[in-house]
Amino acid sequence: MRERLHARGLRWTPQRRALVTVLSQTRGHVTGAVLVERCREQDPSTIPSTVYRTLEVLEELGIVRHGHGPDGHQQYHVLPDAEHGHLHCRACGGAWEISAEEASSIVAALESARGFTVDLSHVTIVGRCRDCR
Amino acid sequence: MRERLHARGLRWTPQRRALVTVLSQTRGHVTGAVLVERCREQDPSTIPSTVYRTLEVLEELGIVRHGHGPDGHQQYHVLPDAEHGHLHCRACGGAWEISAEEASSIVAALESARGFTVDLSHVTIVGRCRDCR
DNA sequence: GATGTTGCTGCAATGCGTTGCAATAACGCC
DNA sequence: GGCGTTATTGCAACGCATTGCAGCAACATC
Repeated sequence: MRERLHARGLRWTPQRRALVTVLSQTRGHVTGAVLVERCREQDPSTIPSTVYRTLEVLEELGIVRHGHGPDGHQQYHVLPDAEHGHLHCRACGGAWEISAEEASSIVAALESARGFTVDLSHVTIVGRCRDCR
Repeated sequence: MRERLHARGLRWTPQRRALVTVLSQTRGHVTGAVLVERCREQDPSTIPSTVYRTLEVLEELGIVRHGHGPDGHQQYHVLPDAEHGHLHCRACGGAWEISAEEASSIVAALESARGFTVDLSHVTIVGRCRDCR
């Protein structure tokens, strides 16, 4: 991590170390607020803006990805995961992942029709699941 | 409008009338914040929470739909529009609509594979457009 | 180890949106 | 028109996230 930051002229600070530690103990999806809280557990003096700014930096480095949940709030997931989209039931609140394979039809369609490259990990599809219909 | 509300035991208030008026003068997409501001132009005493709560009611009635922009903020659009999804370029900020037809492949795939009904108007796909790649 | 550069942090303020609660006012009914 | 019921409003407080800015501290260099 330190090297990757330095390679870009960025710095390795205690606050960044704390967040990276938290992230390394994290699986799956987390909201920004949860990450802030977990950092606070480690160091109560943690400032939210610092966490969010660090997350931005880490996203540029490709360490994390963020999307938006059905409520529009930030959701981060840590790489390397297989890239995937998100499916969310409006009624029961259930959530599932959409594999790259499963999304390939629309990804390919947008690619060829519009030259548009989809950022799958930023996709959240909302609707109703089988049980809730 | 009044009748549709009454049919559900709901009430037709000046605040709701104001928002409906604003909506009737609106085309395409608007953020929640913009709607609040437009209501304020009509009536400076407008309260945000009232506007958002009214939007919820109108959404239940099927008058508006809301989704989230690439920044996670609310985006409303007024019916009857053809239902459509949204495409957003992360680099240039450009936005396009995805027709139901264009999205049919994934909608149908999720429908048959999982019994999941997609709410297309709530879909925002982020990525990079042809010009920004 | 001291020093200069400049990337980062802390903080305060702002913006969008939601929620709880007491007071208000639509509405149906007489 | 008056009255009771209860859906709505206004308000205040909160939660999540972002931004501007002055001071701090990582880092490279000597």
